[in-house]
Amino acid sequence: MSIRTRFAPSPTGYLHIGGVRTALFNWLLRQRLGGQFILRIDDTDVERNQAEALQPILDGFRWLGIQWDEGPEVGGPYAPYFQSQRLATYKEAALKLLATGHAYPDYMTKEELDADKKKADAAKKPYVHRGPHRDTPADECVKLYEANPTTLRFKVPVGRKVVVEDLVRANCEQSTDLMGDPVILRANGIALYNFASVVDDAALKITHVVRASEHLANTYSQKLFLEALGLPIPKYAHIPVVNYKGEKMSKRKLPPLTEDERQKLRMLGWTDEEITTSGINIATVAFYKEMGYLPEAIINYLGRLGWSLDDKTEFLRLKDMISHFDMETGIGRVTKAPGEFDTKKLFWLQDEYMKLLSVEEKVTNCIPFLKRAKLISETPDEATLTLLSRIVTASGDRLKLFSDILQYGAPIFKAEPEYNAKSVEKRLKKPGAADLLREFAVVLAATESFDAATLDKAMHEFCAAKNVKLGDMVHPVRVATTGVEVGFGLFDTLEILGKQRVLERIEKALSL
RNA sequence: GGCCCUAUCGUCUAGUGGUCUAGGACACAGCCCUUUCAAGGCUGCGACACGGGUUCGAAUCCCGUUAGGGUCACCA
Repeated sequence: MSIRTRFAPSPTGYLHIGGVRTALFNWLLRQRLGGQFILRIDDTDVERNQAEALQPILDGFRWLGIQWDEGPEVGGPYAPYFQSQRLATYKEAALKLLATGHAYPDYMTKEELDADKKKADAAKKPYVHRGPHRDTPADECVKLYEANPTTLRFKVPVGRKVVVEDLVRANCEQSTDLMGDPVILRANGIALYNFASVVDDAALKITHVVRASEHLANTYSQKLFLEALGLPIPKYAHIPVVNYKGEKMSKRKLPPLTEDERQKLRMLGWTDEEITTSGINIATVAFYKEMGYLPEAIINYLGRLGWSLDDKTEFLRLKDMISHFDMETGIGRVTKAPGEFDTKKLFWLQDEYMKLLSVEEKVTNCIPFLKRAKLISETPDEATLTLLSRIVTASGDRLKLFSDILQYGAPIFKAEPEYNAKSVEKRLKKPGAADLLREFAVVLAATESFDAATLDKAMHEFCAAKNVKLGDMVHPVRVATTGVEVGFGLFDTLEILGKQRVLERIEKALSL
């Protein structure tokens, strides 16, 4: 069996995380069953589209490893894949419906429409639009339209039920008496999404339309279009929307970035203005890329949101998902209710995937972040890379996002530590702390081999001799050498810093 | 508001009439380990929305109620 699925984003300037999930299910089905996954750009609303708004979407998919068989930049046998370049096709289809009596010109003005709606509202009746020329014979409609082109509406047949067979939610039906005649062609001759979409699905020979359930209500009229056009009806699968705080996750109503996240973005070279105007947030793929998430973690999380393999599998790589994602165990097991987007669970998966990486892999992924933060040069030398490798090793499981390297690497890559005022107050200004630190510096200066094990032993002995708790030394030394209270193992830190820098920093800290 | 869809722990889910005193995971809480932060180990908390049927038996089937979501554009 060979299938053709598609994802049809609008060029909005960013790739939405919910859209990725929809695309993923389309893509998985195609990978499992064979065929093509098509990327089609729905840009019929010329006023809202900008040319550069597509690139982030393409970049996002590439980063996530979701490749398309046909579409922008790769082309394909049904090109072009931009709806703005296929306008003539839609108009032709609309005119065909006009000629066959399935559509009619509608000269009602917006004001008249609004008035009718208001009247229906007042009467507490549903507004179902039926234009004056609904029953005008087809040939007259054509003449009217040719003489005076205007909006074209589809003539919804009355007294019928439209049944949509859905792969996720079985049969869904709607009475045509509740469906107003939808506009299929604007007065300017450009088709509306709802109409263009089915014309294209047919033209691109799409066999399975997998999309978010917000499109279910559109499907009834779309099925009517296809019937009137004499085109085949694809299989539909309406997957539940992704919710956030109980509502469809959209660019609005999302939490602001945390101060920690903003700080990371600043270190990566973002200005506050860019952070605000870019609209980067947890609904955008760009956010996860900037924070240094692993594509695998995002894919795994999204795949398990609204779908499960069995009663215990949480961990699924792309290849595992593909092997299980057929009609029955794949799309057939997708849940029907909306799913809440859980950033905590995504983060947990991220951690799990991070643990699987070797030090070398982590280093490779951390380098771009350090370069952008100017903590290392564009062409780091061998010594820098070795140092980075030691930092990554010492950081271990603490490195959950690649951007975390900024936090762990800064105290070491920067010439001077940035002393946190609170930490200095708490750990260095404590009575007796300075004296102990001064004495311990002497011990350090005398230490022959400056490695973690030796330093560990030295500090333990020092504490025993002075009759103080280990913590009474660890904290001041950490703050003195790194400026902050949080970091990976202290003795690893000292070893990586080296004797000279450690002593210099302690001296500097004592002068604060 | 009309229409459509949906309804198992806070969240993601398993469950398709008896194997369910409902399983797993995240989150959360406590304890242990520990130089901070992580990680790890152990323990705990916690759900079949409600009401009627059908049935020997219902989380599972039917009906109603309630709640949530989606949609009602010359947006996509």
